[in-house]
Amino acid sequence: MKTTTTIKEIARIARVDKSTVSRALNNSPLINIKTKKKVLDIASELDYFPHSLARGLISHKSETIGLIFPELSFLKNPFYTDLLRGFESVSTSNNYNMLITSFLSEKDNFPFHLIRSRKIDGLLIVCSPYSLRTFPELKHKEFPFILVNHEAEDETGCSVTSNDYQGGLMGIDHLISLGHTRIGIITGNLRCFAFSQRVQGCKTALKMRKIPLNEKLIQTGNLEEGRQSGRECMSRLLDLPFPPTAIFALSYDLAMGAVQEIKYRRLHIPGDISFLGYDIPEEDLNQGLPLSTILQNPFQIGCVSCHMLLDLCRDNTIPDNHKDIPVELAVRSTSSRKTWT
Amino acid sequence: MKTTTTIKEIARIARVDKSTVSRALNNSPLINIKTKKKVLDIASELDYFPHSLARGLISHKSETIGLIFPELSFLKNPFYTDLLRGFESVSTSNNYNMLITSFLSEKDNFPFHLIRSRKIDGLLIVCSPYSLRTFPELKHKEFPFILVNHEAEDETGCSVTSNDYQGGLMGIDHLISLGHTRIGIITGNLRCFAFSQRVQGCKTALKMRKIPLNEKLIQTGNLEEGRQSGRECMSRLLDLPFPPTAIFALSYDLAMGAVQEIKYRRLHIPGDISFLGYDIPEEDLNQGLPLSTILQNPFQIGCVSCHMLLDLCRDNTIPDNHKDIPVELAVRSTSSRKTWT
DNA sequence: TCTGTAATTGCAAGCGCTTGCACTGCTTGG
DNA sequence: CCAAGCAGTGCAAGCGCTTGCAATTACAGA
Repeated sequence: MKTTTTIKEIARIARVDKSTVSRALNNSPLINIKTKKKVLDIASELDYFPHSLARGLISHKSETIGLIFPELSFLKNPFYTDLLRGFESVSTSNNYNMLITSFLSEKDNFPFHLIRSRKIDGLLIVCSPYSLRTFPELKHKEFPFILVNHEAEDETGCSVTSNDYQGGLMGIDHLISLGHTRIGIITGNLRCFAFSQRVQGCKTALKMRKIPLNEKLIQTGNLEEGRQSGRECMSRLLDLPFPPTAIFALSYDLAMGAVQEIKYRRLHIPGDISFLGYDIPEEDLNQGLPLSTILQNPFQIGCVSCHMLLDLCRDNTIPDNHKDIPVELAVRSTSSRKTWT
Repeated sequence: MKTTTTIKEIARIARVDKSTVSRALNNSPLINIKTKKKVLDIASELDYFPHSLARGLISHKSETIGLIFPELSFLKNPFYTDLLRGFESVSTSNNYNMLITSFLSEKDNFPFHLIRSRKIDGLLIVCSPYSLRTFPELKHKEFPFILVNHEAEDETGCSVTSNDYQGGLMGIDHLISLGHTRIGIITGNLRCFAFSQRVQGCKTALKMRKIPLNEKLIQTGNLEEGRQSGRECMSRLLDLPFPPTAIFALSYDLAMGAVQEIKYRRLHIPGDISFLGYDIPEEDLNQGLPLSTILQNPFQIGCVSCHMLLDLCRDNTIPDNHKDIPVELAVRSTSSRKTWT
């Protein structure tokens, strides 16, 4: 790399002081318009570019935010990629850069070194597997961070999640509006805040339509076991004396497993049973059977989170804010009006 | 954030000069072991952490590398996620951080600002859609960068790719060893270096086994059109007067399309036709039909690339080096010995 | 013409750290 | 007993930039 041009060099050539150059470069009002032009001309002539480290040393800003994922392989999941795209969209339009890490790459489980070495101005914590109570440091130092899609509900601080409650509500409502009253619900562990919210929403929807709640129709699977668990839940539902006429599976993997089991039993969707999933991407053709689904909006979650963070970074007010991003219902080909009993 | 402790503060308490503190912190030999211990004790007492910007300003290093992807949604593809994991693995174990961007987020199509503002010490350019000839700046400044999985072959500079030639060779060799001699090859555009290399490898394998080359058995699809293009290629192959007994599809999407067409025609894999794919992940069950495949090793590509880059960053020697990462053959259930004619 | 004020500019300190050089003792060999 | 040598330390400059303050200039009104 050639010797880079500095403001000192520009100052020498323009026959002014460094400080004047600095003011010209930073749109300071304390400068004559003509001097400014002269300086800027020389700067662009010399192909000047400011040194972010030197600036940051003074401004106490690195213009960089940190992202932390549970592990980077999460990004295989389109949900997280879209989240990331949301971060990118907002951060780049604000001239911020993104440092990416995962809890896996941190020996001490948290990227304190990034914070303390002043490499980042704020942190987007995606779906942290740890309760932040574990890290009192985060609170004591008033460091800006946002919990994105955080699992626990016990936190203070800013957070952004999908409106899971609404998701449950809309899903059940849709199935009821198709005439279903015996609706099987397949959920993940209710200690996970998202699932408990979704189920909450489901229950509210049932209550509003005056459909009595049958706890046997709610099966709890285990996300760790993936699709297999979904299959088992589905199996239990189908073995009920009065099996449901519609299924609402509250996660991608659970839905996939459930569909497998339904096919395995040679039942037809939506002929024999209506099906509504959660987070089933459009591209996922599922063997020519596009599943109706509740869709989150990860891109928007990302945008909103990043916006909040940058606001925090700028004026450091921590309003203990939470935002819910609305979900939507995508009716595809697996939910249909109930025509039988 | 509380007022951070600096070496000045430590110096005051230890009753030594800042420079002595600095030497203690940096394992300088120019310091008495007892003084060093005293200083370090105080430092850890005060929970000192060095300011990376201040250090970087002097050392001209940010201890950060940049990653640039064509667009971040590439990460949905497990190949790129694994690549990223490779980057992460090596960079974190070397105490480097990763700035992530995409060509999409760069107005000028290249993150020169990251380079010029000194935010990064080196750059991993993933699968750049642009020929680097477009960016003479990259050459003039001697900035460390590595082309990872680059598409064009016309470049100087360091690069790391899969051994595509070997991939083609191994694939065909495998199918021949199963007794096949009429092997259909479905490739992407040959102007893409990777595909041309794979096909090169295929041809060499045929030649080595003295099987005459039939150009009609090589169908070129269009990656932009995804699976549909694979289907069409497959269709053309099956319509041949003497259709192939085995298929080698050189990309994931092409393979998926080809399989669709085969199923559509009610042909059986591997009963009627053997099938070998490229880059088909393990998890991809493909409706209970685990496809045999050539597998690249993106994690390793990532590791090697990052290693090369860090080497460059450290001693700035640019050896115009290229590395090929070996592929492997995963025999699953779709390639079988030819038992018919 | 003189003073007050506002508009520009330069000076210098300093952000937190590293490092070449000079200086202090103290240990040696002669 | 003295000078040379050396380990250990402090001094000060400086990385590239910003910014409070003082200094300068220009120009108004009186």
